[in-house]
Amino acid sequence: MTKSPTMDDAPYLSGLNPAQREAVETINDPVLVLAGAGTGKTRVLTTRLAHILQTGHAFPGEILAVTFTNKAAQEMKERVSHLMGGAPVEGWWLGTFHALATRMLRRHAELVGLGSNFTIIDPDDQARLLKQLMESAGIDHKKWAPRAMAAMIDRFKDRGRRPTDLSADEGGEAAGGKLVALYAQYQSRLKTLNACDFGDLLLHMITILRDPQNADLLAEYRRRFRYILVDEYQDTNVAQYMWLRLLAQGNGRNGENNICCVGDDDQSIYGWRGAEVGNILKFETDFPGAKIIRLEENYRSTAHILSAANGVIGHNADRLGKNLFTDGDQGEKLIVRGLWDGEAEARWIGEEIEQLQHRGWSLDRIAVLVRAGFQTREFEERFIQLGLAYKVIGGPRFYERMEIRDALAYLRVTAQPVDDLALERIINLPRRGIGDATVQTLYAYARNKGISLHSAIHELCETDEMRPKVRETLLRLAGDFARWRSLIPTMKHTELASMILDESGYSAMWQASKDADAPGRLENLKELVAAMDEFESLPAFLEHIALVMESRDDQYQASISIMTLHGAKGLEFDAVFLPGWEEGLFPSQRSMDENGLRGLEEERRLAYVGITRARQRAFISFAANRRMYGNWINAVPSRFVDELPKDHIETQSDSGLYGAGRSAHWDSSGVQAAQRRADNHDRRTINAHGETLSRGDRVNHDKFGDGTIIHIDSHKLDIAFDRGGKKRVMDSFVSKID
DNA sequence: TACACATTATTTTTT
DNA sequence: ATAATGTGTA
Repeated sequence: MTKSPTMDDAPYLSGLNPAQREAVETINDPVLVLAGAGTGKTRVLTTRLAHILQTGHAFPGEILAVTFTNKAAQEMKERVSHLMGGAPVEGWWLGTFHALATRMLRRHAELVGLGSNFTIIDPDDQARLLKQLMESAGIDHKKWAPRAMAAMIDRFKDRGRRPTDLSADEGGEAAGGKLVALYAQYQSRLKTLNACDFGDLLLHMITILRDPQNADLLAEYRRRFRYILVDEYQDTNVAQYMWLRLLAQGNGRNGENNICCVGDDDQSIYGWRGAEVGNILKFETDFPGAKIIRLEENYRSTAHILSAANGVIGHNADRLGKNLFTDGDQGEKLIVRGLWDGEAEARWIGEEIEQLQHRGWSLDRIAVLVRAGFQTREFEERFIQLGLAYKVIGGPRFYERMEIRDALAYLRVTAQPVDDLALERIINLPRRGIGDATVQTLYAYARNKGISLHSAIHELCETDEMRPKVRETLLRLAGDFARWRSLIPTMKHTELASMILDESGYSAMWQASKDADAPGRLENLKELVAAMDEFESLPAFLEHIALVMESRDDQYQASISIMTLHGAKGLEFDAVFLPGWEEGLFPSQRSMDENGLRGLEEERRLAYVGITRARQRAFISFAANRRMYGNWINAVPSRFVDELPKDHIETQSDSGLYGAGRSAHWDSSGVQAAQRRADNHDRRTINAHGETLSRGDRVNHDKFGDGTIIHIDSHKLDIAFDRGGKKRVMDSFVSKID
């Protein structure tokens, strides 16, 4: 029999290795793909989708594809379209757990007592709401930080547990032993506000789909989604698992469970957020007859990098175990270097990057991956000095800026009058004479009657409860919002937004401000309005920003990426710098304190993720001294440094800083030598006018007048000015007095 | 009510 | 060290 021009020859299948091919072609029944770092996971995922569509097993509308981040969803969309010949694939449900759950929940919100136009509140609102509730319940919010309470409630939600599923003592000591009660109040308050937090999006959907009364609904979804695909399965939490499980029971045409989960237990790094590695470890039990396919051939990294990564992760006990291998080159050994302090570390990394650059490497190929966000600062400062272009990924985001959040609050109240949290934010912004006292009165009334702030304003303004002036202001504000709201159907939403910002006086507030960053904020407000243009309506825009907290990054320039290890998951670079490998920082003390061995193993997986991001070069460094909370601490090299297999690393040390591990201790004379060098380094600087400046020199500054240099820190000078005290200035702004 | 000053925690990681 | 909070005074 001659082969028909079928799938065997389909171009998209060529070039897959046997394991990959099996993962693509096994489309019915549960499949777990254990995909090690760099083994072509995304390729398998997208090819599998294309395969299901091309072979006519399903229409796009019958596919549910879940990703962990919005970026991954976007990438999958593009790549599948590409495989399908370039035409965009329409009609499938592709997105993050939260985005997909939101989409479902909007259809059935009334089943959990919400309106389909519910608001999605962010962690900031969440904490403020909890703080209010704690105040009225007499819980000390200084002892029990609202944010910490929010985190505990989130953990309940991650496990699919509602207040009614908990016994009162399950909150432990938290919130004075009242955590579960607080959780219950919080949920009821959210319902009044017609709002959900992130966790609710899934939790409510589980509640709905589990309810026997909605059995037909569940059956409909099962019929609808014939194929379910899940990326980053190792990072799913119990609630997400339950949602998937509900949808995947007998969803196939012949009643089979068609779910394909892709993940890597060695890259599970979100345990602190409720992710359950257990989900991936017990997949076989949960989905009987599941096929497990391992992808172990790595196409990304050199053999040295791979061996180093394997060596580190090999110290973890709790893993399914994989054996990554490569056909590729040995490449160069990893560089491991100890330095005097964080600044020296940043200096060294800057030099290495410049060298790579001289060898023709584009900065795009290079990343600095840190453990925690605050570590980025040192590198930013250094890169600015060197004139190296960089971008901090995942740093403070556009939609988190104060002025943007204020503006959004106006838009939210306009779209949704019962959005108390938004209203509270701007009720006296710009200042209109409604102070804390008034807000408290309103809240007390609202809570007592179980109504929204918005309704409370209307009711209280009927009475003489408030002073005439306040009453007038409140009524005018409420009137403004009513008017803006009435314009939603007819006016273009971008125009409406500008109008609201103008008429509310919010723009004027910044125009009048003498604050140095006021012009920047006005710029951002304009950008916000411009960004709205891409959306159909005000609600569509508000939903987008609730779920996608990032703004599109325009302005492409080759630049170094600086980001956290978590942010780097799923990415790869030719050269990767991994600074700050010190005990307490990485592995993080907190992680070990709170979760013991489990925490440590998660940290180690983070190290594994970091190393495996590198294609060609990896540079690991640690400092002997680091500034923490404003004072200096002596740092010990991370245990992970010791765990790097010696054959695959090249240990470099500043003279005097011996060894790459605790086994080879810092020798004290060397430390002193380094101290002397550091002192020398910081003893003088040459400013832009070519003057050599030393400690003790008398200098003049245009703005601050005359003073004496008391400390030199690279090009930054600490100067005691004769008038105005101690200031830190750049050396180019002073001149020497002879 | 608003601002100046003092005190305090904060540094994981994010949909 | 810094930012965000809370306290006291105008």
